[in-house]
Amino acid sequence: MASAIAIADAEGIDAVSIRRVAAELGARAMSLYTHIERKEDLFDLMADEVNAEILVEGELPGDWREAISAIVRRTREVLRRHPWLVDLVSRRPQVGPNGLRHGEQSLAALSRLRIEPEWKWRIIAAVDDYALGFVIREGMRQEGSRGYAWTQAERDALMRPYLREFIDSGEFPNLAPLLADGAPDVEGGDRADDDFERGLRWMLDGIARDLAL
Amino acid sequence: MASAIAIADAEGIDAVSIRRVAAELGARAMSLYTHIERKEDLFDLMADEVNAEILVEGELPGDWREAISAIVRRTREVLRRHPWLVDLVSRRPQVGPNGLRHGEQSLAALSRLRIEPEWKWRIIAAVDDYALGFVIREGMRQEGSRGYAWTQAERDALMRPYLREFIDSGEFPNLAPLLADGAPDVEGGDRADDDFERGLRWMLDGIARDLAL
DNA sequence: CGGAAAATCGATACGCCGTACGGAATGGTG
DNA sequence: CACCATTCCGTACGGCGTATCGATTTTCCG
Repeated sequence: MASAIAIADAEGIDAVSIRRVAAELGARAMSLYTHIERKEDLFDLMADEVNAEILVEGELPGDWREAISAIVRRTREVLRRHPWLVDLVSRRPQVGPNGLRHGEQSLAALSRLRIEPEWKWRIIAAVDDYALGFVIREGMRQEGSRGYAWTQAERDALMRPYLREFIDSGEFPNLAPLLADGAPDVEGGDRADDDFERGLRWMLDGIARDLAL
Repeated sequence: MASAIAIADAEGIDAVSIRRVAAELGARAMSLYTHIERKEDLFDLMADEVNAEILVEGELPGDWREAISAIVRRTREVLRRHPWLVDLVSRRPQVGPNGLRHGEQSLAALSRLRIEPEWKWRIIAAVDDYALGFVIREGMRQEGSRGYAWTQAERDALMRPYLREFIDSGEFPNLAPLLADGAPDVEGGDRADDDFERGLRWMLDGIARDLAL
């Protein structure tokens, strides 16, 4: 199903249609249904294949914070490489083999900690929540709507007069200064890295303090 | 466009089609294109209408942590009431009037803090990232795939033999104990409340420590 | 190797979808 | 009343997921 992934990488998940994938393979549409039962199954296969990329190779760092940071950074990288994955991740739990392996690896990152397994899971959930939210909002920022390929400048030009109206209305005393010089929504690439690391550190700090780790 | 929202609430965002909404209104499909230009515009209108519900009425708590907690809790409530909103939120920035008002209110929650506006925005972004991720994973847990209405028990029954196979494989020493007694993915309703509050507290603690607030 | 059984393929068709287009109706303004 | 802009409506095009079914290929066993 590499063809399906290639299509999604290039044109987004909506471009992945049964007919399209079949054409890419030189087959007819209905032939795909010998391998899958519903289109959703195709998506599941795609997701699990890419979930394999999330697995961190080699030894995990011994320090638990470094270990889950490594995993979560890798998750972000993969989600940037395959932005359509967030559409699938947000639709259903990832319980394919590689999804489970990812869960296992996340737990392994905390294996040294002497706390109950439930708590390990809660830590992972909180960090994953943050990371998922960040990556979603990051992706949405950099491409606007997936599929509509406006450049940053074009969208900026369209948006500015619209935003100006609101700024001038005086209804947004706190927001206006931030909107004035380039929307804060659109920050450069390395800024995003800093933001990601900072939020992650905040979350981990809060966890460490609370659980005295 | 209340009809469109009603459809989405009841059957998910995919059930919202131009023809369907038109029928609900006793009109023909093409008549809708008098008011909107593309289907996306309809989604934008729906999103902004619901974004209004996110706004916290009355005075915000004076304490900044309480204030943004109140906003974020309300966000979660609304996203539970209108689960389809996450599909729209994750596709494009919310810059409608009510989306902006929400941003303004979030900043207002931090107005007492004597830090630079950029830092306020970073705090809000981190908290929103966490909240968005949590709500997405929460919604995905409780309904599986939106549209496919399996009961919890049915999905459980289907899943168990599949998971058992992996548990017995021995490849998942850390994960297996958690999967054994009811997947940790599926926690009850009040548990979810606790989880949400705990993660939020962790994030806010980390922020407060780092910025000495 | 021969033939039965199972898996795969192919074409066609149904009912959806978003929306381009062009004509008909409508309502407000001179 | 005539004019014109806005709104409405029917039709049509190309694309979608997939049910059905006959034809073909592949696999397996005696």
